Amino acid sequence: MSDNTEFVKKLRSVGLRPTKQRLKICKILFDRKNTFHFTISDLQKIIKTKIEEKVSLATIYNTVHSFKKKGYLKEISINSDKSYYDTNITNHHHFLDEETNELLDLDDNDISNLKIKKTIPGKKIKSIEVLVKIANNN
Amino acid sequence: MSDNTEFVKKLRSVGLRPTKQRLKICKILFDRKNTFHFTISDLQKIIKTKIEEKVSLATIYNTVHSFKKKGYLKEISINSDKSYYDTNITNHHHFLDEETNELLDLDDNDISNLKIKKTIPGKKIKSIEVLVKIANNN
DNA sequence: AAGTATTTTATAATGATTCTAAAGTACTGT
DNA sequence: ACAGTACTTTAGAATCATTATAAAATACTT
Ligand SMILES: [Mn+2]
Ligand SMILES: [Mn+2]
Ligand SMILES: [Zn+2]
Ligand SMILES: [Zn+2]
Repeated sequence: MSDNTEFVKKLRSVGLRPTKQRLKICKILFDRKNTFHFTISDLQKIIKTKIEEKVSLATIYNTVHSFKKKGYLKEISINSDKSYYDTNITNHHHFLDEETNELLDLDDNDISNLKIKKTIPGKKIKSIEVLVKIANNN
Repeated sequence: MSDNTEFVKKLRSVGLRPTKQRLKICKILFDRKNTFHFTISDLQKIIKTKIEEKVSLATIYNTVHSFKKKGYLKEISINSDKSYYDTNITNHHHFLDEETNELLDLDDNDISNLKIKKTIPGKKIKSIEVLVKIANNN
């Protein structure tokens, strides 16, 4: 309840009502130090496990979509099976562990300075992101 | 029929029978100068339009999967809605046009030399790929 | 507290992909 | 060429993630 005010403000600032479902999800997603990469079913499992009450699957989808639309979440495409979301909404790079399918953020200075030398007339660059796939040695 | 021998050989070399459906799809996918990026429904439309006979959807899926498994196609994740495939099976970079959703290959020398400075114990790098999103000016 | 707008929910619908099992085709040995 | 076997194609059903629907519940305003 103490922390909630922060999320209530966050939600209000973009015109979303602070319902108990949205606050619950806020706490799961944003009350942490590190970036959180998740799928809808990851989130559903966490809610089912770590939280007392239930939230319908439709609401999980709706809420994640609202957060994405408002810019609180970013969608990541690493797999066409299901959507991945990221609480780090900046443009950034990733390690993708092929064994576990887990994502890990890379800092800009984990990667050498990146320059795109090719241009397309009439088009401009919106983002540049690197995906580094990793797997167990040998 | 003249060119077919090439595809017949290609298929035989990995233990696939050269059926008329597979040869048809080979011609669409591999009888071209530039990289081809496509979805199953793209391919289906081309078969329906440019080719006389029909190929069932199941066979299109089966064939694309066989080709992927044999290393003749590469799957690209740019969108979780559907799978994209690429006839360029090397590790390479892409422009993604956000307006048209089209992919364009980037040559290694279209991009400054890329170095990953971070390492994960017990893990090694399998691939490094850059996705550059582009959109219309202004 | 009443009225209105928004949200949640269960459930149905959709769309991509995979599965099934029967009919068709390709290959092998003769 | 023929018969036998293995592989492939196919239509249709099944699955699974996601989206749509519309009624019940909740939040907000006055
Ligand atoms: Mn996949
Ligand atoms: Mn998408
Ligand atoms: Zn991230
Ligand atoms: Zn490509």
